Amino acid sequence: MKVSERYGREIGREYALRVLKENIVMLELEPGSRISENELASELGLSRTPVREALIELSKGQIVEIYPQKGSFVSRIDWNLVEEAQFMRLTLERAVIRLACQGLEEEKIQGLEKNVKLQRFYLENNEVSELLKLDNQFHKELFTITNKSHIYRLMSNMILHFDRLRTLRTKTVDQMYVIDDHMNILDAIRMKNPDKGEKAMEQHLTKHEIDKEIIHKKYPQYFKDN
Amino acid sequence: MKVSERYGREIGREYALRVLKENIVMLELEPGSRISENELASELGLSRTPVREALIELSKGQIVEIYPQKGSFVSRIDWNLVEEAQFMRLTLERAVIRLACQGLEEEKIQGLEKNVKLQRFYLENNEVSELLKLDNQFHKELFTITNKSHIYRLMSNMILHFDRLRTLRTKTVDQMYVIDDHMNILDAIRMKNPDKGEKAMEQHLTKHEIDKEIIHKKYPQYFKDN
DNA sequence: ACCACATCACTAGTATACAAGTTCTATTAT
DNA sequence: ATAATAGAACTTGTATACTAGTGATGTGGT
Repeated sequence: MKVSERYGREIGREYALRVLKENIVMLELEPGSRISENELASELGLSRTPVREALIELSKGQIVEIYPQKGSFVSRIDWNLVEEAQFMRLTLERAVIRLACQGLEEEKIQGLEKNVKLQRFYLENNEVSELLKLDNQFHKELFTITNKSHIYRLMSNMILHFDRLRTLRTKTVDQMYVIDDHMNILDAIRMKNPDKGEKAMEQHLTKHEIDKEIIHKKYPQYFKDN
Repeated sequence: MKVSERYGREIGREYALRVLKENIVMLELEPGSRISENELASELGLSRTPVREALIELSKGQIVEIYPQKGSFVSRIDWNLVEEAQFMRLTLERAVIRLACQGLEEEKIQGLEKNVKLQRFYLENNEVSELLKLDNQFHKELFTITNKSHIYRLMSNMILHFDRLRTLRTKTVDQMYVIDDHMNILDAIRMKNPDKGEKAMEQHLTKHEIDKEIIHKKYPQYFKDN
C-alpha cells in the first residue's frame, strides 16, 4: 500500500480514510484482499482506533466488508453495486446539470472552464492520474455550485465502486474523450439548454459500458461471482 | 431521551445509532442541544467507543455536529439541507418509481399492497407513529424491489433532515392523505404507467411545502438562522 | 467594580488493554 | 495414516486511560 503525507489539520481518522480510499480505487489494495486493522495502524503510524473508524465508514458504502471476529476485506467488484452506483450517479447528475443549465453566475462557469483547461494540460503531458482527479473535481464542482455539495459527498461513497472499475479501464483504454465530453457539458451550460446538458452528461457517464466483458475476463479474481 | 430495548445480534454501535436516530427524528433530542458522549454511554449502558462511532456516522449526514475538544450537538434544522435532502429524494424516487412502473413481479406488488392495507389499519386506530414508519417502509420497499436498496440506505442519512421536519408537522397537520397518495402510486405501478407514477410520487413528496413558515414561527429555536 | 490570570471541569481524539470469537496448526490418540 | 482435539495466533468489539485543547469559574490584584 502507498502511504501519503498527512495534511495540516487532518485528524488521524480522516487521514486513514483518505489513504484507504486512494489505495482501494487505485487497486493498490486488491479486491478481495484482507485488511488488518493492526497492520494498517502501524503502517500509518496510528493506533487501531482511528483506522477502525475509517474502515467502519468505508463499510457503509460496501467497499469494505467487516466480519466481526473474522476479519475485514476489500470487497470484490460487484456488478450489481456498480450498476446501482451508476444509476444513482446518472440520475443525480442529470438533475444537477439541468439545474446548472438554468443559469449560473459567470465566475462559477469560469471555474469550470479553468478545470477543463487544466485537464487539457495534463492530458498533453500524459498524466492520467491527475486527469482523473480533475474529472472528479469537475463533477464535484457542478454539485457545489448548484448547492448540492452534501449530495455529492454522500454519493461519493458509491462512486468508489465506479472509480475502481475506471482504474481497470485506464489500463487498457485511453481517456482522450473525457475533455470533449466536458466541453459539451460546458457548452450546454453557456447556452442554458437543459436538454442538451442532460444528453451530454448521459453520454459522458455511459461511455464505459462497452468493455465490461473484456475487463471481467482479464481480471476474474477481482470480481464477485453471483 | 428514550432508550429502547437492544435487539438480537445488534452490536453496541448499531444499537446506539438506532436509538440516536429515533430520538433525533422524534425531537426527544432537541435541535441545538448538546450530546455528551460520556452521558450517552452510561444511559445506553455502553462505553464511549461504540457511542462515539455512532455519532461519527451521524455527523457524516450533518444531523449531528462534532466540534473537536468542544462538544457534539444535535444540529439545528437547516433549510438548505432540508431542501437538498428533498431534491435528492425527489430525484431518486422519481427515477425509481419509473423503474417500478416498467413491470414488477406480482408478489412484489402485493407486498406493497399489504403495506398500504396496514397503513389504513393504523390510521383508523390513530397510531400516527406506526403510520409514519409504514410510510418509510413503503418507500424503502420500492427501492428494494427495484434493486436499489443501497441507494436507499445512503439516502436515508439525508432523509433524517426531512423526517425531523415531518415530526414537527404531525404535531399540527393530519396525515390522512398519505394513504391516498400511496394508492395512486400503486395504481401507476399496476397500470405500468411511468408518467403517472412520477407525477404521483412528486405530489406525495411535495405536499409539505405549504406549512414551512408556520412551523418556523412556532419553533424558531429549532432552526439555524442563515 | 472590574480586569487578568490561574485553575478546574469538561470536551473529543487517540492509545492501549482486555474480551469474545474464529481459524489454523500441531500434537496426540486411535 | 488419519481423525480429533487442544491451543496458539489471529480477528473485531468494547472498555478504559491518557492527551491536548476549550471554556467557565472563581480568585486575587488593581
